[in-house]
Parts: sequence; C-alpha cells; structure tokens
Amino acid sequence: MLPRSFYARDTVKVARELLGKELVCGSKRGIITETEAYKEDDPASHSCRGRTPRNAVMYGPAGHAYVYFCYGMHWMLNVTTEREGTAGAVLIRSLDWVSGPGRVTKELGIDKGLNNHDMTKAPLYIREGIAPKKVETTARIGINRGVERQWRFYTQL
DNA sequence: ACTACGATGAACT
DNA sequence: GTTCATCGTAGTA
Repeated sequence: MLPRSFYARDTVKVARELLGKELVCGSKRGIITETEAYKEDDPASHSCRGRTPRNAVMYGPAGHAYVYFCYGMHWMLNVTTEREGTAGAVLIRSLDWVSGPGRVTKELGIDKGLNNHDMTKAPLYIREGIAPKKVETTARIGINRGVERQWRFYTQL
C-alpha cells in the first residue's frame, strides 16, 4: 500500500507515477492506465475559485479520495496530493479493464460515501503494480480552460 | 430561490 | 461530429 508520502508531492509528478500502480476497492482491483493532474492555481480545477464545501477535501491532507458528482450522473474519483492547505488532486480516468472516469467509479462501486476516504486504508487504496512501458502525455479531456497544460498521462500495458 | 453548466458516456448520424 | 440524459454546485439576487 502506497504511503502518504507518495501523495504529498507535486501533483503532476504523482499523476505520472500512478500509472502502472494497482487501485484496490474491496474485492475489485485494476492497474491504473490513465490519470490527469489538477493543481490549485489551475483554471480547470475545482480549486480555481478558492475553497468551497465541495472541494474542501483537496485542501486537506494528501492521500485522500476526492469523489464528486458531475453531469447529473457520473461520479469522479480523485486522489488528493500536495501538502495540507494546498489544493491538488489526480483524477483516475481508466484502469486496464475499464476506461472512462465515470465507468471506473461505477464498476468499482465508488460514490460520495467514499469521499474523503483515507487511501492508506482499506477498502480503497493504491499499491505497487507494474512498471509502465511507455507513458504518453496529452492535454486533459473535457475541460475548457487550462487546455494548454499537458497534464493527462496514459499508458498501454 | 433561481439558473447555468460541468474533470461524462452512450447512442446516435 | 452531435445530442441528450440528469442533478449538485456555485454564482447571482
């Protein structure tokens, strides 16, 4: 299981290094193949307009789950990063057997009940997996601002 | 209280 | 490439 110190670093670095790690949620698991980084002063991040009740988790300690609802039907799973007091999160977009952030949460049974869950504890956590062969870097998906930041990472196993 | 819209996915054309 | 299902959040008042 990855220690909190893994998450308490630069968000972009954490997003890049989460590729190939294994996400575990109860009896379900999968290798992370796609992530996106969202930092505090990031026009595409929920934290861009300061702290609100929804995004408060991003400002808390690293290594917690930030789960939020979007488009009236999808839950998104993020892992908080950076030091406490600084907003940052990595969106888990795909595993090796399910692609799309909305589908990841649906297949793993993740919803707001796991918001602010400590990712260094069962049932939801991340542990060492495999070394990704090649990592591609692109612009993030589904956003209108901050498009120039190449903070989406994905790999093929 | 009202309203616009979003870190999406599925089903179209 | 386009449409739409569907609702919490945040901004406005």
